[in-house]
Amino acid sequence: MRAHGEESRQRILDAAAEIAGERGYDGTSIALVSERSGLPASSIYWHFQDKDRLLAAVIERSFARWLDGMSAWLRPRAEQSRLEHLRLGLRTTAKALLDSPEFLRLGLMLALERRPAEASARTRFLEVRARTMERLVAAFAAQFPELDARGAHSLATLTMAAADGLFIAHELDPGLDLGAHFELVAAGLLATADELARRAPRSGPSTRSRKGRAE
Amino acid sequence: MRAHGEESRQRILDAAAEIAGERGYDGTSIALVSERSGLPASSIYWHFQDKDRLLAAVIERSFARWLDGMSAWLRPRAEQSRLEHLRLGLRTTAKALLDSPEFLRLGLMLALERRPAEASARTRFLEVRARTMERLVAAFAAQFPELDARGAHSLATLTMAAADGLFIAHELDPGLDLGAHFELVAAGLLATADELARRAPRSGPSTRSRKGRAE
DNA sequence: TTGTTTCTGTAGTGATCACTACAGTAAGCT
DNA sequence: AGCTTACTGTAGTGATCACTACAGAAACAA
Repeated sequence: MRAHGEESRQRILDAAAEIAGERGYDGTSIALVSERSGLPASSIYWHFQDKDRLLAAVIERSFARWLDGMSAWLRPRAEQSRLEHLRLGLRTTAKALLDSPEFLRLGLMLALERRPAEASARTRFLEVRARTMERLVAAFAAQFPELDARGAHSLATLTMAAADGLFIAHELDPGLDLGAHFELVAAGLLATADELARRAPRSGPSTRSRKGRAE
Repeated sequence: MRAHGEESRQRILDAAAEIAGERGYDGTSIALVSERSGLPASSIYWHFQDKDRLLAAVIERSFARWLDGMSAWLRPRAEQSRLEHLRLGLRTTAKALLDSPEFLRLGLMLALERRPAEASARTRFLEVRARTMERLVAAFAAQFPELDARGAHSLATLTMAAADGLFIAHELDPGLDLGAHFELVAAGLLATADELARRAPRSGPSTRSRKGRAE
């Protein structure tokens, strides 16, 4: 039996993603991946150079799927109100997190680790996360023109933190209504945007005050 | 040299906390703990039954220290306004997280794992987390009497999610101003509390409407 | 002095780790 | 048919894993 190439690769990635999502980087052993994928270790090493790059590939694929789930939001429609757009984005995020939780679960586990020799899987996650952050900042800057760059960045940081935090809460208590809580976050973020605008209004640089480190 | 008992125990815990915070559960090897603490493996096993309970003890001690850092908030003063109390709580949390980050870092790493055989260290973290959550719900219920039980719970969930999320953000970017962002969270939470109160007002049970599962 | 308790140091145990050497097999190409 | 490419299967490698057996050393008690 030949030409199982791509199929085998996917089965290895499936098994690795499943195990890494359960047990983290160190907990993912080649023997386990081999057992759960039904393929010998030699096949794994034929497809991937080493364990590190196998996990980097897992991150890569999970992120692609996650991005796919987010695509609904990435083309904003002009007729939406600011709140509607924000709520849609958070709802989409919630759904994407529910559909493919391995991405963020593994990613956060990698992110929290600080081993001396950086794993390339971790680096890869940090890269895609940074790219997502950039998009988010841009989206906020477009939707809230009254905010300065720092404000947009703060808002994006809070949004991401809320997503991470609620994801964890949902992992620990799967009964948590993720959608409802993301909805609440939307309300909170809008209020926070107001607060930020009040502090450092863009129109009228004269009003820039308190701890407003110019930049 | 004898009677190094307690001191040795602490040194082992120090080393284990440091390593576990860097590398997670599986990444923490007895050999490494032995090396970094300067004590042989036999001493570690004299003080702790096995690796699992060593890490449970690490969680225990880190939590105690963290709680210690939070003690400033746990006795609320009557004369504070609601916003002041909330901001103080979040500020205290930020400080506690900066002072002893190993607790939450290791805790979150353990929490995200879902190995078949539950580690007692993880279980211990989930316990103290649940207890903290209860306190938080009680605090919100007291400070926001207009909220029902579900509302207080939601608010506590959002607060914890924000703390977790901002902690992660700060781990990934130590330059992040944790205090300022917790400040923003306070504003957002107040607005969210208003939103929750508007949805399910307590005074006047007749107004209880939309998805208001009574309880 | 003799014992007892408390810890440490040495030297292992078998299991599992990531990874590899290499022969074997199936398909496509010519 | 013969050659090449693309995998798979077997059987290992040395290193490291959690953990232990056990003797010895340092303090206290009698």
